[in-house]
Amino acid sequence: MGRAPCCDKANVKKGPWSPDEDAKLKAFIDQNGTGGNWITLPSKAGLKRCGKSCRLRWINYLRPDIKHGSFTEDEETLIYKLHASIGSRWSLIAAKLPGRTDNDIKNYWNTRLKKKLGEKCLDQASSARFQRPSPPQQDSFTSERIDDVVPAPCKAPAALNGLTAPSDGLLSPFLKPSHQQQQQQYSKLHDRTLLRDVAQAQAQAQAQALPPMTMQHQPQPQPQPQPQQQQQHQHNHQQHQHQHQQQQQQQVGLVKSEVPVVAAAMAAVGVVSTDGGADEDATRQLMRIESSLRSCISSHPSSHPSPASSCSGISTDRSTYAPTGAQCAESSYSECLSSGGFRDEQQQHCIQDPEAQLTAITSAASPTLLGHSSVIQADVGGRGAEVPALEFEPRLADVAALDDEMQAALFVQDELSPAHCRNLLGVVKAEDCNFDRYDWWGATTGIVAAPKHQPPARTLISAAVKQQQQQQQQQQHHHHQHQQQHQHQQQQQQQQQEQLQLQYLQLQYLQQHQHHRYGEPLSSTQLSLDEISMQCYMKPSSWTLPAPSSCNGNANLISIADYSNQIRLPWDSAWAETR
DNA sequence: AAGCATGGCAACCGCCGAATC
DNA sequence: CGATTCGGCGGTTGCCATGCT
Repeated sequence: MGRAPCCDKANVKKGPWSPDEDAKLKAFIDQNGTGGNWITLPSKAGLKRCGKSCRLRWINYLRPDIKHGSFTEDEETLIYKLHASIGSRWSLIAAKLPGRTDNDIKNYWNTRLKKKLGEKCLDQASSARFQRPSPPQQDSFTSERIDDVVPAPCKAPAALNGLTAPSDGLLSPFLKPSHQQQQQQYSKLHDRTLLRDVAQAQAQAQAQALPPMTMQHQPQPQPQPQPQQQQQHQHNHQQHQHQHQQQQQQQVGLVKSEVPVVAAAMAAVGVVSTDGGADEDATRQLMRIESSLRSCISSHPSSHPSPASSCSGISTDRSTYAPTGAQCAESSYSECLSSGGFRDEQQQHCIQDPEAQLTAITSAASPTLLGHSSVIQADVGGRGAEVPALEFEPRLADVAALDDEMQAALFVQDELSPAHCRNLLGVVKAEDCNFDRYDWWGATTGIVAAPKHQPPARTLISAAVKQQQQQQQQQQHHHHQHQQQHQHQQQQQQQQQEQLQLQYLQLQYLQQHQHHRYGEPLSSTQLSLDEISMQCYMKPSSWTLPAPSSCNGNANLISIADYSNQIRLPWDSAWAETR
């Protein structure tokens, strides 16, 4: 059933507006206002135009507060940041640029900024490739890596820690499919050969080193022309892997899709423990850390939190401030991930290797896929539904770059992640979910079909805890000779748990001081922007920049808006000062 | 000077969600 | 509760100006 036309197309004028028409429209609106009805406005104003056309003309051109003329540098920068964070949501971006319309910004982006950004990306890719980066400074907010601030379109796919990104890699779920095309275009600016070589090399090494039974998620390298025998061998190998993946899932009750979720999360957040070192293959490492994360969640915090700065290893900036989560009411993946930023030696090596760093930079395009163990209410297709949610979130730095209103829009409009949808499949129809927004998911992971009935997150977690215990036993057996490293891993797990305890206390604090809407339906009209703006974040303990205003009177917390003000783009003049 | 390519921008189109009937 | 209406949004198109050959 098609929608009825808003006007008689045969009797309306199209094309450019004449000065006379402009005058009529302006005079009418000045005198009567829009009356809340654009459809009837043209006839009342004596115009032979479609109501939508009148609205567009008024909003984009005739409105008195429209700012004409070229964009300032500040406006450009703001557009870059916002576009990096939320993609081409021009109306939201326009709301942050007084006097500018979404159409203006959209045109400006398409005609100028996109190209400009492409050049910058190219410069960054070149410099990252040919300049050996300085060693990372520990626990310094000002030492955040470039991938924390480079706008998302700059970031292209890559391989990190053995996670190969098929074709153009992980794309932000907050970008619609057409943005994938955009990002694909951007990615062409990078040295694709290098990225592909690295990915293939890692994938090959991974495939050779990995015992089949440990396989849960085995990203496949891009198919290359090869002799038939090799193809057959690879095919058999893939089948073998697939069978064992299924066995593994049945054994522990895990959902297959969760593995790449956690893997991507770790790749993006930099949560990698040190156990195993360089000898440990990437997938095994990811699985182990996934288990430790789950264990971290299952061991609910109770007392004696340690300061966030007590993270050992090379802490990322993300480890020193942590979102309490707008939608999570209790300990969750996100808290665990964001509180335990570690890099192992392999990761450190990646940072110090120019080529690998380029890989790392581009890989950061992948979203941080964080799971909430909480149960929230979602408004799906007009029907309320309880969601045992494993939920997607944007990269923390991306969220931090947003102000309250932007965040609200982000959380609301993207509330239905594929994981949500998967969880909801037994409740609502799949077509009610915005799968199309997440095409990258299937393209990236190869996982399209989802189990109709997925166990709740808590079940998954408890199953994962068992798996983690089994893996720990295996690790103790296999890595007995590396006992020292194992002890180090335990220390890290303990520290992660301590971090979680801190998070829990922070959350308790926020729950006491803020009004949360848990249990209420989330919809674009019901979520209060004020509530999002109330969110407080843990201020980086090592923050050396001038302290912004405290949040809720707590000097250790910082509002998201304050944090956003500190975000620097690599080409900002202030960027160099912070390095 | 003519033809072509490119850039910039206004306007249109189609879809979606919310409101209303 | 389904159908319809309407506002809003993002993507795309088409026109015009400018620059290049």
